[in-house]
Amino acid sequence: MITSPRAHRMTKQRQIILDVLRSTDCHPTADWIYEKVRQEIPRISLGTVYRNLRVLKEIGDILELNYGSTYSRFDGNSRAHYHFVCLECGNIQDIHVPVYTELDKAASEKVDGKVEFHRMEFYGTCSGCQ
Amino acid sequence: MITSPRAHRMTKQRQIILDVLRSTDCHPTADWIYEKVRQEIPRISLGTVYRNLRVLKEIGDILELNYGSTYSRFDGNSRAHYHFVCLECGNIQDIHVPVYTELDKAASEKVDGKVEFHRMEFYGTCSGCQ
DNA sequence: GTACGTGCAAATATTTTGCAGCAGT
DNA sequence: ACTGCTGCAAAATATTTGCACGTAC
Repeated sequence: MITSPRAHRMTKQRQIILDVLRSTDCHPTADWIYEKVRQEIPRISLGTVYRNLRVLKEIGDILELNYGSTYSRFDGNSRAHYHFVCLECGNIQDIHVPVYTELDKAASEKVDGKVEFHRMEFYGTCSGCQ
Repeated sequence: MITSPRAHRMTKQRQIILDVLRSTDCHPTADWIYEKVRQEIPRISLGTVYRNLRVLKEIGDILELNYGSTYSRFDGNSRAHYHFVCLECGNIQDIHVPVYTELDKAASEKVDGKVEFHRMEFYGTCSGCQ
Protein backbone atom coordinates (compact mmCIF):
# COMPACT_ATOMS: atom_id res chain seq x y z
CA MET A 1 0.00 0.00 0.00
CA ILE A 2 1.21 3.43 -0.92
CA THR A 3 1.49 5.98 1.82
CA SER A 4 -0.33 8.99 0.52
CA PRO A 5 0.64 12.48 1.57
CA ARG A 6 -1.34 13.59 4.58
CA ALA A 7 -4.68 15.01 3.55
CA HIS A 8 -5.74 18.40 4.83
CA ARG A 9 -9.37 19.11 5.57
CA MET A 10 -10.79 22.53 4.97
CA THR A 11 -12.65 23.15 8.18
CA LYS A 12 -14.72 26.20 8.94
CA GLN A 13 -12.00 27.34 11.34
CA ARG A 14 -9.19 26.95 8.82
CA GLN A 15 -11.15 28.72 6.11
CA ILE A 16 -11.98 31.72 8.27
CA ILE A 17 -8.41 32.04 9.55
CA LEU A 18 -7.24 32.11 5.94
CA ASP A 19 -9.94 34.61 4.98
CA VAL A 20 -8.98 36.92 7.85
CA LEU A 21 -5.35 36.79 6.86
CA ARG A 22 -6.10 37.40 3.20
CA SER A 23 -8.42 40.33 3.89
CA THR A 24 -5.82 42.48 5.64
CA ASP A 25 -2.63 44.07 4.46
CA CYS A 26 -1.21 44.37 7.94
CA HIS A 27 0.90 41.48 9.17
CA PRO A 28 -0.95 40.34 12.24
CA THR A 29 0.09 38.28 15.22
CA ALA A 30 -1.55 34.99 16.12
CA ASP A 31 -3.44 36.73 18.87
CA TRP A 32 -4.78 39.44 16.57
CA ILE A 33 -6.03 36.73 14.22
CA TYR A 34 -7.57 34.89 17.15
CA GLU A 35 -9.55 37.95 18.22
CA LYS A 36 -10.71 38.59 14.68
CA VAL A 37 -11.78 34.99 14.06
CA ARG A 38 -13.61 34.95 17.40
CA GLN A 39 -16.07 37.45 15.96
CA GLU A 40 -17.23 34.67 13.67
CA ILE A 41 -16.50 31.60 15.78
CA PRO A 42 -16.71 32.72 19.40
CA ARG A 43 -15.70 29.36 20.84
CA ILE A 44 -12.56 28.87 18.73
CA SER A 45 -9.45 28.29 20.81
CA LEU A 46 -6.07 29.94 20.48
CA GLY A 47 -4.52 26.49 20.11
CA THR A 48 -6.61 25.90 17.02
CA VAL A 49 -5.41 29.19 15.55
CA TYR A 50 -1.79 28.20 16.12
CA ARG A 51 -2.32 24.70 14.73
CA ASN A 52 -3.97 26.05 11.60
CA LEU A 53 -1.35 28.73 11.07
CA ARG A 54 1.27 26.00 11.15
CA VAL A 55 -0.61 23.86 8.64
CA LEU A 56 -1.25 26.79 6.31
CA LYS A 57 2.41 27.68 6.49
CA GLU A 58 3.45 24.10 5.67
CA ILE A 59 1.06 24.00 2.72
CA GLY A 60 2.60 27.25 1.56
CA ASP A 61 -0.57 29.34 1.71
CA ILE A 62 0.84 31.86 4.17
CA LEU A 63 4.19 33.11 5.46
CA GLU A 64 5.45 33.33 8.99
CA LEU A 65 7.53 36.42 9.73
CA ASN A 66 9.68 36.93 12.78
CA TYR A 67 11.76 40.01 12.39
CA GLY A 68 13.23 41.13 15.66
CA SER A 69 10.22 40.33 17.81
CA THR A 70 9.67 37.65 20.38
CA TYR A 71 6.47 36.73 18.58
CA SER A 72 5.60 35.83 15.00
CA ARG A 73 3.60 37.76 12.50
CA PHE A 74 1.79 36.19 9.58
CA ASP A 75 1.35 37.19 5.97
CA GLY A 76 -1.56 35.99 3.84
CA ASN A 77 0.40 36.75 0.69
CA SER A 78 2.63 33.77 0.02
CA ARG A 79 4.11 35.08 -3.22
CA ALA A 80 7.73 36.09 -2.73
CA HIS A 81 8.06 39.73 -1.74
CA TYR A 82 10.10 41.93 0.56
CA HIS A 83 9.21 43.75 3.75
CA PHE A 84 10.00 47.08 5.32
CA VAL A 85 10.14 47.05 9.11
CA CYS A 86 9.95 50.28 11.11
CA LEU A 87 12.58 50.27 13.86
CA GLU A 88 10.49 52.64 15.96
CA CYS A 89 7.00 51.19 15.95
CA GLY A 90 7.59 47.70 14.58
CA ASN A 91 5.11 48.16 11.77
CA ILE A 92 5.65 46.07 8.64
CA GLN A 93 4.95 47.17 5.05
CA ASP A 94 5.04 45.10 1.90
CA ILE A 95 7.48 46.34 -0.74
CA HIS A 96 6.40 46.09 -4.32
CA VAL A 97 9.63 45.49 -6.18
CA PRO A 98 10.46 42.47 -8.31
CA VAL A 99 12.28 39.76 -6.40
CA TYR A 100 15.96 39.46 -7.28
CA THR A 101 16.13 35.74 -8.00
CA GLU A 102 19.63 36.08 -9.42
CA LEU A 103 20.90 36.68 -5.90
CA ASP A 104 20.26 33.02 -5.10
CA LYS A 105 22.68 31.96 -7.77
CA ALA A 106 25.40 34.28 -6.50
CA ALA A 107 24.91 33.01 -2.96
CA SER A 108 24.96 29.38 -4.12
CA GLU A 109 28.59 29.69 -5.09
CA LYS A 110 29.62 30.83 -1.64
CA VAL A 111 27.67 28.36 0.42
CA ASP A 112 28.15 24.77 1.54
CA GLY A 113 24.74 23.55 0.36
CA LYS A 114 21.93 24.23 -2.06
CA VAL A 115 20.17 27.60 -1.99
CA GLU A 116 16.46 27.54 -2.80
CA PHE A 117 15.20 31.04 -2.04
CA HIS A 118 15.88 34.10 0.05
CA ARG A 119 14.10 36.58 2.23
CA MET A 120 14.99 40.22 2.63
CA GLU A 121 13.82 42.82 5.10
CA PHE A 122 14.58 46.50 4.89
CA TYR A 123 14.78 48.46 8.14
CA GLY A 124 14.33 52.12 8.81
CA THR A 125 11.80 54.63 10.07
CA CYS A 126 8.29 54.80 8.66
CA SER A 127 6.75 58.15 7.77
CA GLY A 128 4.57 58.14 10.86
CA CYS A 129 7.63 57.89 13.15
CA GLN A 130 9.85 60.52 11.50
CA MET B 1 22.71 69.92 33.67
CA ILE B 2 23.20 67.92 30.51
CA THR B 3 21.80 64.43 30.49
CA SER B 4 24.66 62.27 29.31
CA PRO B 5 24.03 59.09 27.36
CA ARG B 6 23.80 56.09 29.64
CA ALA B 7 27.23 54.71 30.42
CA HIS B 8 27.96 51.02 29.99
CA ARG B 9 30.33 49.22 32.32
CA MET B 10 32.51 46.44 31.07
CA THR B 11 31.98 43.81 33.71
CA LYS B 12 33.68 40.45 33.83
CA GLN B 13 30.38 38.85 32.81
CA ARG B 14 29.85 41.13 29.83
CA GLN B 15 33.43 40.68 28.63
CA ILE B 16 33.28 36.91 28.74
CA ILE B 17 29.91 36.77 27.02
CA LEU B 18 31.35 38.87 24.23
CA ASP B 19 34.51 36.74 24.08
CA VAL B 20 32.48 33.54 23.83
CA LEU B 21 30.38 34.98 21.03
CA ARG B 22 33.41 36.26 19.15
CA SER B 23 35.31 33.00 19.44
CA THR B 24 32.75 30.89 17.60
CA ASP B 25 31.50 30.93 14.06
CA CYS B 26 28.30 29.14 14.93
CA HIS B 27 25.33 31.33 15.82
CA PRO B 28 24.47 30.20 19.31
CA THR B 29 21.34 30.50 21.40
CA ALA B 30 21.26 32.36 24.71
CA ASP B 31 21.29 29.05 26.51
CA TRP B 32 24.35 27.77 24.64
CA ILE B 33 26.18 30.96 25.58
CA TYR B 34 25.04 30.57 29.18
CA GLU B 35 26.46 27.05 29.40
CA LYS B 36 29.72 28.16 27.83
CA VAL B 37 30.14 31.18 30.10
CA ARG B 38 29.35 29.04 33.13
CA GLN B 39 32.62 27.22 32.56
CA GLU B 40 34.35 30.46 33.53
CA ILE B 41 31.79 32.01 35.87
CA PRO B 42 29.86 29.12 37.41
CA ARG B 43 27.47 31.33 39.36
CA ILE B 44 26.41 33.54 36.45
CA SER B 45 22.66 33.59 35.91
CA LEU B 46 20.74 33.18 32.70
CA GLY B 47 19.09 36.53 33.36
CA THR B 48 22.48 38.20 33.29
CA VAL B 49 23.25 36.56 29.97
CA TYR B 50 20.00 37.87 28.48
CA ARG B 51 20.54 41.35 29.93
CA ASN B 52 24.04 41.53 28.50
CA LEU B 53 23.02 40.22 25.11
CA ARG B 54 20.44 42.97 24.95
CA VAL B 55 22.97 45.65 25.89
CA LEU B 56 25.57 44.35 23.45
CA LYS B 57 22.95 44.35 20.73
CA GLU B 58 21.93 47.93 21.53
CA ILE B 59 25.55 49.07 21.49
CA GLY B 60 25.85 47.38 18.12
CA ASP B 61 28.55 44.86 19.10
CA ILE B 62 26.49 41.81 18.22
CA LEU B 63 23.46 40.85 16.13
CA GLU B 64 20.29 39.07 17.17
CA LEU B 65 18.97 36.61 14.60
CA ASN B 66 15.56 35.02 14.64
CA TYR B 67 14.96 33.19 11.44
CA GLY B 68 12.08 30.79 11.70
CA SER B 69 12.74 29.65 15.25
CA THR B 70 10.88 30.35 18.44
CA TYR B 71 14.16 31.40 20.02
CA SER B 72 16.89 33.87 19.07
CA ARG B 73 20.40 33.17 17.93
CA PHE B 74 23.25 35.61 18.30
CA ASP B 75 26.10 36.62 16.04
CA GLY B 76 29.35 38.09 17.36
CA ASN B 77 30.08 39.59 13.96
CA SER B 78 28.23 42.88 13.77
CA ARG B 79 29.53 43.88 10.32
CA ALA B 80 26.77 43.60 7.73
CA HIS B 81 26.69 40.16 6.13
CA TYR B 82 24.20 37.60 4.92
CA HIS B 83 23.20 34.23 6.29
CA PHE B 84 22.35 30.83 4.87
CA VAL B 85 19.80 28.88 6.90
CA CYS B 86 19.35 25.13 6.42
CA LEU B 87 15.66 24.27 6.25
CA GLU B 88 16.37 20.74 7.49
CA CYS B 89 18.64 21.17 10.50
CA GLY B 90 18.30 24.89 11.22
CA ASN B 91 22.04 25.46 11.01
CA ILE B 92 23.19 28.95 10.03
CA GLN B 93 26.24 29.79 7.93
CA ASP B 94 27.74 33.19 7.22
CA ILE B 95 27.91 34.10 3.53
CA HIS B 96 30.95 35.98 2.37
CA VAL B 97 29.63 38.15 -0.42
CA PRO B 98 29.73 41.93 -0.52
CA VAL B 99 26.58 43.56 0.82
CA TYR B 100 24.38 45.06 -1.89
CA THR B 101 23.91 48.54 -0.40
CA GLU B 102 22.34 49.78 -3.63
CA LEU B 103 19.27 47.70 -2.82
CA ASP B 104 18.42 50.13 -0.03
CA LYS B 105 18.12 52.96 -2.50
CA ALA B 106 15.83 50.96 -4.76
CA ALA B 107 13.63 50.01 -1.82
CA SER B 108 13.53 53.63 -0.57
CA GLU B 109 11.58 54.66 -3.59
CA LYS B 110 8.84 52.13 -2.95
CA VAL B 111 8.42 52.62 0.75
CA ASP B 112 6.55 55.07 2.95
CA GLY B 113 9.53 55.96 5.15
CA LYS B 114 13.31 56.09 5.26
CA VAL B 115 15.30 52.90 4.63
CA GLU B 116 18.52 52.58 6.60
CA PHE B 117 19.73 49.03 5.97
CA HIS B 118 18.57 45.57 5.07
CA ARG B 119 19.01 41.98 6.10
CA MET B 120 18.91 38.99 3.83
CA GLU B 121 18.74 35.29 4.58
CA PHE B 122 19.13 32.55 2.02
CA TYR B 123 17.32 29.29 2.65
CA GLY B 124 18.01 25.81 1.35
CA THR B 125 19.63 22.54 2.34
CA CYS B 126 23.15 22.38 3.72
CA SER B 127 25.59 19.76 2.43
CA GLY B 128 25.21 17.65 5.54
CA CYS B 129 21.45 17.32 4.99
CA GLN B 130 21.43 16.55 1.25
C1' DG C 1 -16.33 4.87 9.29
C1' DT C 2 -11.78 6.80 9.56
C1' DA C 3 -8.57 9.84 11.20
C1' DC C 4 -7.80 14.66 11.07
C1' DG C 5 -9.45 18.71 13.60
C1' DT C 6 -11.36 21.05 17.70
C1' DG C 7 -11.98 23.17 22.45
C1' DC C 8 -10.18 23.21 26.77
C1' DA C 9 -6.69 23.45 29.96
C1' DA C 10 -2.32 22.36 31.42
C1' DA C 11 2.44 22.24 30.05
C1' DT C 12 6.71 24.05 27.60
C1' DA C 13 9.94 27.13 26.27
C1' DT C 14 11.98 31.42 26.10
C1' DT C 15 12.76 35.81 27.87
C1' DT C 16 11.97 39.45 31.29
C1' DT C 17 11.88 41.55 35.83
C1' DG C 18 11.77 42.89 41.13
C1' DC C 19 14.84 43.02 44.63
C1' DA C 20 18.73 43.41 47.73
C1' DG C 21 23.45 43.38 47.64
C1' DC C 22 27.89 43.92 44.59
C1' DA C 23 31.26 46.32 41.82
C1' DG C 24 33.08 49.40 37.85
C1' DT C 25 34.28 54.02 37.09
C1' DA D 1 30.00 57.49 46.21
C1' DC D 2 27.08 56.89 42.52
C1' DT D 3 24.64 54.09 39.72
C1' DG D 4 24.84 50.36 36.77
C1' DC D 5 25.17 45.28 37.22
C1' DT D 6 24.55 40.72 39.39
C1' DG D 7 22.38 36.37 41.23
C1' DC D 8 18.26 34.48 42.45
C1' DA D 9 13.71 33.37 41.85
C1' DA D 10 9.34 34.42 40.30
C1' DA D 11 6.63 36.31 36.56
C1' DA D 12 5.41 37.29 31.95
C1' DT D 13 4.96 35.91 27.09
C1' DA D 14 4.37 33.09 23.29
C1' DT D 15 3.51 28.68 21.64
C1' DT D 16 2.65 23.69 22.01
C1' DT D 17 0.29 19.56 23.45
C1' DG D 18 -2.72 15.61 25.78
C1' DC D 19 -7.22 14.30 25.76
C1' DA D 20 -11.97 13.22 24.65
C1' DC D 21 -15.26 14.60 21.46
C1' DG D 22 -16.59 16.46 16.82
C1' DT D 23 -16.76 16.58 11.78
C1' DA D 24 -14.90 16.63 6.80
C1' DC D 25 -14.23 13.44 3.47
